[in-house]
Amino acid sequence: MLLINELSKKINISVHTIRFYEKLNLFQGKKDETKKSNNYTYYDDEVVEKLELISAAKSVGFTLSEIKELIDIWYSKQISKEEKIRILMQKSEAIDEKIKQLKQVKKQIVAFIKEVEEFDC
Amino acid sequence: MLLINELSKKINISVHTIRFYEKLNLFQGKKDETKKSNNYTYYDDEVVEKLELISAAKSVGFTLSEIKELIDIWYSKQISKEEKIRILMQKSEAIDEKIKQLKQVKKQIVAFIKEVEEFDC
DNA sequence: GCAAACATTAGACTATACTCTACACTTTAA
DNA sequence: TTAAAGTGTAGAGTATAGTCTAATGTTTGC
Repeated sequence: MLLINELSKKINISVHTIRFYEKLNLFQGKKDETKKSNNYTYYDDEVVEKLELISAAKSVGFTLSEIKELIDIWYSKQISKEEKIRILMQKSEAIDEKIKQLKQVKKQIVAFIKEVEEFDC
Repeated sequence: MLLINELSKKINISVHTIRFYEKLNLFQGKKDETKKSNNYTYYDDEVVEKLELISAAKSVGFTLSEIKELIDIWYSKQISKEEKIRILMQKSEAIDEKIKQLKQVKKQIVAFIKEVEEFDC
């Protein structure tokens, strides 16, 4: 169980940003009920996992609300099996589309590198 | 050569957004010098190509300023061969990193779909 | 036992990327 | 010939995702 500062260092996301995400209910830290002198929040491995998913998904263009939808399904017990699979399939297709687009952009860049190397001398 | 409304329909980006991108110098339309009654702007195939690159790159998490950097190199005659290659290589590596992260996220989702299918019944 | 480092809350501020409104002028189709 | 649709400029407004400050309280190490 980590305090926010330790969590921040571990995953390389600022304390401010972690708090911002927590307010959006992307995850929830836990209070230590046995301690009464403070109300510091502790974060477990599930939070670390979620934040790593958030980082990865964000860097490839998913919005926080799309990520929230995914996380909510991931951990929800209220949603039917069929609904879960439906939304997960959608996300999976969105990823395939993104990979396709990335490969397209990369192809263009690689072709352009070759062009620059061969001519322009 | 297309007017802005035709361009908008062709590439499925709003007229407002096209104007916004044009102001950021992501591309430039051309005025018809022979016409004096109006100063409508016309857009050629190069603009269409650039807008398609912008769409693809944006959907995979590149910012407009990163995309601008790429386009500027693509079409600039002021930048040295070495500098062009250096920046293009950087972009190419950024894309590889994004593909890696997408595959990671997808792997997690696929594993989770299997899990939902097998249990939770 | 006290300074430095850390935690909490609330709210203000910023950057990016649109998105919309207003107003004046032009083109087009009935 | 006139109404609808399109074009131009300028500037205001909005959504998303942070980022920072201030004020107050807590913990830790010398």
